Amino acid sequence: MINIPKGTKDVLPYESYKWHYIENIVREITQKYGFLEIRTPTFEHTELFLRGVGETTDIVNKEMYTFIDKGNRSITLKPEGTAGVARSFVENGLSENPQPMKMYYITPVFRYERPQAGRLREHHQFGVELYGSDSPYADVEVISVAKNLFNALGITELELNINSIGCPVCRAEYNKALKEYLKEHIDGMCATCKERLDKNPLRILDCKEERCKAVNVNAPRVIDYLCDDCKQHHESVKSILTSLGIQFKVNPNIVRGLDYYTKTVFEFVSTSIGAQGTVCGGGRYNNLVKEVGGKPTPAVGFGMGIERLLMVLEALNLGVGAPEIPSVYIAPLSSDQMLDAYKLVAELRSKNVSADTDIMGRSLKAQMKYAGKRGYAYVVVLGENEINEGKAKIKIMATGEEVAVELNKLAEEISRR
RNA sequence: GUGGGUAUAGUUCAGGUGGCUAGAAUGCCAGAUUGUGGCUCUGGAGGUCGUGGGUUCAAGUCCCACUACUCACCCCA
Repeated sequence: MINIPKGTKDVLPYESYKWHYIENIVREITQKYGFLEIRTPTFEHTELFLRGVGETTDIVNKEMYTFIDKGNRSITLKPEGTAGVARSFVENGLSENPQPMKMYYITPVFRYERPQAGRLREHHQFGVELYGSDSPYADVEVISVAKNLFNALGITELELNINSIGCPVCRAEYNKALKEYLKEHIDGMCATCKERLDKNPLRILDCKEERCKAVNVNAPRVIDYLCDDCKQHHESVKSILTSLGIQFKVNPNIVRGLDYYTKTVFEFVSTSIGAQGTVCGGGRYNNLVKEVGGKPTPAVGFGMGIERLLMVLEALNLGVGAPEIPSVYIAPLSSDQMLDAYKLVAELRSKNVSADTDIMGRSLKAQMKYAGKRGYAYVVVLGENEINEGKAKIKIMATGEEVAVELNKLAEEISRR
């Protein structure tokens, strides 16, 4: 037997409705906010992610699905959603559309990692991108989409953490201070942190090792080194959120693992789905568009893991919609009525009534069992008498009661109920 | 890349100290005097016991290796 590749998942026929439930709510909310869907390819030139995501990041260093295609091009399956959107924005001159550009996507993303609870090699992200505004209101707009989505799904337990990692100017200043501090304490820290000291000291703050945590407690914090512009931006974001009643916690240790972030970074975290609790992560990335070859354009956005979102819904026992079942089942009494039943079903379908019939050649009893198990709301038995008289009975499965109906009015009768 | 746990029907699991054709529940299919589901009853299909070695008269059961799954680290959605 050939089995499924490691870290991937099938969405099976009896659970796909849960995905539809989430996707429908996503489209409802983005529509309300005026975001338009953008669809970019599943793979891009590797170069895009090297430039966009950053060469020192773990994602680029060890987690990308990269291969050489038959034309000798280096191709990579997208490890996140933002870089492709930035590429498309530049390539299609979207900066010449009315600004801001508000876009969203739902896409598979691929990372070569060891799978565990809440972590797959292929997972799906819903993401939002807002291009063209450097205002703190844009940050809030984006956070608000996520917040609203959670509300619509009935999720209230997620904690919003926010931080600011500054712009290149103040970050350089801060990096210097941080490095100096860390150099004095590096001997007591773990091996990976020692390596990170030169390449990306910011990441050290995120280390989970006890001895490193101990050092980090007293480390200089980015927030204290923000330049006036970044500081003001951060303060504004916080005060607007507060005014809107969106609760948050400032967490000086959140440092996103992608290099393109500037100023605001945030995440929504769950405590009920295991170690991988980040359901939504995002922030501002004012340098990304320039980095991939466009003119400098401020941008904010987030990515949200749909599988993790489903895990939260399940853990909290929240509704996830219902299986989609046709409403009426036409049961031919014997194989003599199969064609008539099939014609009737065709007519119902053409009149926008979802209908089904026997294609197994089964006994009436077996058909009734099947209809009961699948959950059809109505069953109509079609025998010789019904066909000759043009009349039948609609059996209401939930109660067992039967109501008479003329066959040529069946569609109207079903849609009326 | 590093650690821990687990591997027996489609699914969830039983199978002390090795011993006759490997079980249950559930699901699936069929039937219970031939025009009606959900309850009940009967029957049926379905397993190279993860794979490969080894010990033994005999291995699902003991030993070794491999693989897969899983949780955690790392990192992230």
